[in-house]
Amino acid sequence: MEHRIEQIKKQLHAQSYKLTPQREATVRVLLEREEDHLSAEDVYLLVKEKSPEIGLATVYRTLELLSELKIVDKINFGDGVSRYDLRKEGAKHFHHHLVCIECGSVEEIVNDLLEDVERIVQNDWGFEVKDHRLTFHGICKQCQQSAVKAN
Amino acid sequence: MEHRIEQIKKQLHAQSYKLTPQREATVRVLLEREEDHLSAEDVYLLVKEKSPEIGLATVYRTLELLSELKIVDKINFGDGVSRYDLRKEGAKHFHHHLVCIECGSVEEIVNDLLEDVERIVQNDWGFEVKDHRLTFHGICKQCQQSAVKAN
DNA sequence: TCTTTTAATTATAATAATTATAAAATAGTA
DNA sequence: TACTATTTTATAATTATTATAATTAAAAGA
Ligand SMILES: [Zn+2]
Ligand SMILES: [Zn+2]
Ligand SMILES: [Zn+2]
Ligand SMILES: [Zn+2]
Repeated sequence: MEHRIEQIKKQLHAQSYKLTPQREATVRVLLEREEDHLSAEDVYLLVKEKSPEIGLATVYRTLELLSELKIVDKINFGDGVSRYDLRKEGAKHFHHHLVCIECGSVEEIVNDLLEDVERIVQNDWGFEVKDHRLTFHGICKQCQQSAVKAN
Repeated sequence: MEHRIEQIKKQLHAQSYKLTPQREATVRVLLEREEDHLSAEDVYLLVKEKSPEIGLATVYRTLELLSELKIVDKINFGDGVSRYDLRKEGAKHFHHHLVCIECGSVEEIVNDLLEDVERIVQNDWGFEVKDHRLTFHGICKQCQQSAVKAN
């Protein structure tokens, strides 16, 4: 944890941004809930528990800044809110998501499954890929099992 | 065009929905601008040109309905608005997108590049894939060429 | 250390996108 | 035709996000 905070501090300083207490509190929440996919509001409420004086706009600005620095990825699962997802330590690409249309759960795939596809896009379409967003919608393992039992 | 309207009419009737004049006008706009990625507001303004009496909420409701019936796919490129994309005739999966981070252009890939990946997700993660969203962010061909010239 | 400059935050207001509500209109059906 | 359910309209409300001006905090210079 402290190690990753330090790392992020360096990334900020490299662009001459400061790691203010508010920013640090925000980053800590993201680290503590790394598996989750929090909205700005979610993050705000969690940060507020420890640092009640923080403002919502600051959380928005911090998340925006972290997005620009590629420390977090902004993603939208189609429910009208942007969610902020910490990039895995050392990962050079954004991970993929499995969204269950039954229970709403979100699972992550950290393996890069798109290497071949990106090569094709590069070669056949002449498009220089810098980043990607891949989300599968379907039925998660648990819901499949529940469906079997119900029959 | 008329052929596809008829087809959509049937799809609506199959679920006992009506193809009202407002809905038809909305579908026509989507058909006329099939290559584009229109927001609800965009669609509203275009429909209004021909049917000035239509309301914005009706457009929203129609697009929502068409989404449920999988006639259009709702997508978000991260700019805060939902965009509505007519599914290609006969396509059983949603096509992919190339979004240029320089000029903002959006190119479409109708080939299914995810067959292998979906098989892996199915087998290794036990997730039953029903739909997907795949967007690449990068530099389009035109912007690459402009960059070369500029040097 | 004191002062100046710049960056960041707060509190608040504004904007933009989307959804909800009630009344009126429309369409299908007995 | 009369009845019933669906859909639309006009409008208001809600929700997410961004902008503004005043204040605070941090860094840089004297
Ligand atoms: Zn994730
Ligand atoms: Zn599930
Ligand atoms: Zn471009
Ligand atoms: Zn498209």
